[in-house]
This record gives sequence, structure tokens and C-alpha cells, in this order.
Amino acid sequence: MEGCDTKTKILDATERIIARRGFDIPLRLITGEAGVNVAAVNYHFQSKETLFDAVIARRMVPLNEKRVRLLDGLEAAASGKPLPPEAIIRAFVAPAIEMDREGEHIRAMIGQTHSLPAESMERIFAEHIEGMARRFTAALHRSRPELPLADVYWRFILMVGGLIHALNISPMLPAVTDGLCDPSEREALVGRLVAFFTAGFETPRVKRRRKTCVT
Amino acid sequence: MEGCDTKTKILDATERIIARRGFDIPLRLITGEAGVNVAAVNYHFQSKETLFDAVIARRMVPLNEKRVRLLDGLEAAASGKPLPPEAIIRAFVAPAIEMDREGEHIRAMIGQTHSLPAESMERIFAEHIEGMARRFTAALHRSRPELPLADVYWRFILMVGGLIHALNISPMLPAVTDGLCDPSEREALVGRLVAFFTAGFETPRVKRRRKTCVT
DNA sequence: GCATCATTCAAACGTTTGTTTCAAATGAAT
DNA sequence: ATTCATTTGAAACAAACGTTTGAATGATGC
Repeated sequence: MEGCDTKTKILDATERIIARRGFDIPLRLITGEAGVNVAAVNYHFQSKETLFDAVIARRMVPLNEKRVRLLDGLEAAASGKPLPPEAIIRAFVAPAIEMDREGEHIRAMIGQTHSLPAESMERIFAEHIEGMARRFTAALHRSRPELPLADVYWRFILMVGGLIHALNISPMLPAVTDGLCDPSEREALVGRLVAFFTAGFETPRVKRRRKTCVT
Repeated sequence: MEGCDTKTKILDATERIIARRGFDIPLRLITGEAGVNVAAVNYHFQSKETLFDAVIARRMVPLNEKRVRLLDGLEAAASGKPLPPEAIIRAFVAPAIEMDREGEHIRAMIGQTHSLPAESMERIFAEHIEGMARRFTAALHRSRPELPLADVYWRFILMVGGLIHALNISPMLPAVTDGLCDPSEREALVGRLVAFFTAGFETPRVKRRRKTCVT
């Protein structure tokens, strides 16, 4: 039968373990936590790699669909006019932060995914990220046409990095911030990120410094 | 004899491979690239884990020393007065970008280090990052005393994330940006990051939104 | 020349890895 | 009840892993 729950038990366990240990984990740790036989992985998914692909796709596809859907909505409502950067940035940030209503491990797993080494990342980028990213960089470019495209790209990269790190750092937050920062206050967190990124994106093009040596 | 070059051959090869493949790599790949025997790793370093510690420390210690030294200099010159955020942020960002005059793999390795799973990261944070981070968050807090400490922490985290991602993405940059962004233009890159982060840090404290649902 | 030390190397060690095998269990259809 | 395809599970697989061993090598001081 399709949709048997051994499959989802494996997906759930994998996701949870990746969230806190990354992708360098033995299969037997996963099947142990899932309470299934080791062979079940190769039966339901063909290999460990395919399993990881499935784990990533299960969250990445709806996440980026939601981002693009929000951007579609904004652009439809604006009927041709460029959007305010803040709205674009919110459409990019909010879905990632508000992702996991049933626990924080989905966020951490997405964060781990973005931190994969280049070789694995290139496939994930092409399959899940590139299309969405081009939509957003295009919208951002339209919202500030005087900003050179290279700056738009760089600033988008900095946003992505900040977001990833915010997703990734959740488990360490109390230690790092003396308990002052609470990653479970999603709405406030979205506000913080959007404010920071928007200000960063709206800052004037950086002019050449005359003499910079900081040594 | 101390300082024999098998040791540094191993360190160099490890660094290079971590830069492009992350930390999930077999020892024999390292010793192969280094042109030394597998046993040399356990002879010169006690274990694979200790080798990784040494690789990380070799770059992380001087990096964070330089950051703190720059901050010391700024604070000494300001004689008690709070510093402008831009100067603090530049002292944090520039040493990381300008790190590797002999190739880009040092940057990428530092980026990979920051992307380690929580368990490994906690040790590295306590050993290499915490002290430096507290100096910088304190300076940032002094530079904008009206900003709640939680915001200072969050914004510092977003800077760290953006910087890491800028370090990490180097190999993929051409594909992502159609060749428009060149990570080897170090000085310009520092300027971009400092401008973005400074604007983000200087934005007013985020006020509560009345009704936020972005669905 | 000889003893002493650090270093290198090929080989082997015992585990752990992802994957496969095949028999047993399960469940729906006839 | 019997058939048949699907799913499970214990065991085994070869390959790869980090580490250890012990002999060979090379340099240094006497």
C-alpha cells in the first residue's frame, strides 16, 4: 500500500536527527529512533542518499512554494508597480520562521540543509532554490532599479545567510544570549529579521573607500 | 624534531579538503592529498578529532585575536566614548574576509566550521568564539544603549550568519549570480558587508505589528 | 661505529558503514 | 482457504572506516 507509515516514521526520525546532528549520521541511528528495521530504508527509499533527498524535499518544496505564492500575491496586488522591499523580504523570511508548528526541528533541519558542502548543495540549489531565488532577486531589483544587480545579489546572499543562521542557532541560543533571545517567539523573530534585512537592503550603494587598510 | 613539515602538509591538505567538502571526509583522502602515510595522522595528532581541532584553531585563533586587537585599538583611541557601529562591524568583518592571501580555501574552511552541527559547535564556540563575541556585543550595546540587549544579540547573530554565508558561498557564486559577484575582490566585499550590516544594526528597534498574518 | 631517538611506512586490526538476502509475516482478492 | 503481492526482520555482506602495530629508516650525539 502507498503511504504506509513506516515510510513517514523513517522520514520523521531522519528529520529530527538531522536537525540536531547534521547529515553525517549512521542509518542505524535513524532506524533505531524510528523503531524500524535497517532494511526498511533501502526498501522504501532506494538508498541513504535518496532518503535524504526525500527528507529535504518534503519541507523544502512547500516552503518555497509558499514563498513564491506570497510573492505572486504581492505582485498581483501591485499590478505592475514595484513592491516595497520590506514586503518582498517578509515574503521570503516569514514562511521559513513560521514553518514548524509542531516543533522546532523542521527549522533546524532546513538550516542544516543550507549548510551542506558545496557538492551536495549544488544539486539542492538547482532543484529547490534557484527558481525561487531568481523570483525574489528579480523583485528586489525591480524595487530598487538604481541599485546594481551585483549589490542585489550580494545583499540577497547576506539575507539568506542571516536567515539560515537564525534557523540553525536555535539550540544554542540560550547559552549564547544568556537566555535573552527566545527563538520560539516566531512573530517577533520575523519582525526582527525583516527590519534588519530591509534596512540593510535599502542602504545606499556602497561607495569606494579611499584607503581602507584596517591592520 | 618539532615543526617537521609532515605535520603542516597534513594541516594544509585537511584545510583544503574541508573547505570544499566539509568535515565528513575519510582520513585516507587527506593523507592521499598530503602525500603522507595514514598512520602519520595518529602519530602527529592523536586522532582525527584532534586533527580537526588543530586545523580549526590554526586559523580561528589568529582571526579572533586580530578582531579583538582591532577593537582594542578602536576603544583605546575613543577613550571611553562609545564607538560608531560601522567601525565595530568593520573590525569584526574585515579580518575574516581578508584572511587568506594565499588562496580562498581558508575562508571556506572557516565558513564550514561555523556550519558544524550543534554538538561540535558548542565546544568551538566556548573555546574560540564566546570571548570575542562578548567583546563585540558589549561594544555594540555601548554604541547604541537605547537598543535592548536582545536586539543587539539578534542583530549580531544575523551579521555572523551573513558573514558565514558569504564565506561559504564562494565556490558557488558564479553559478548563483551569473558571474556578477566576485568573491576575490576582498576590499569591495568588506565594504558591501559592512554597509549592509551597519544599516541593519542601526535601524530602529522593531515595533510590534498590529496584525501580521502573511498567509 | 654505535646507541638513541624521532619519524615513516606497509600491513593488519577490529568496528562500523550502507546494502543485500531470503525467509517469515501480513493483508487483500479470489 | 488459497493465492499472490507487499512489507517486515534477522542475519550476513563486502567495503570503508579510524586506529594500532612493528619493523625499517634517518638523523643526532657520543
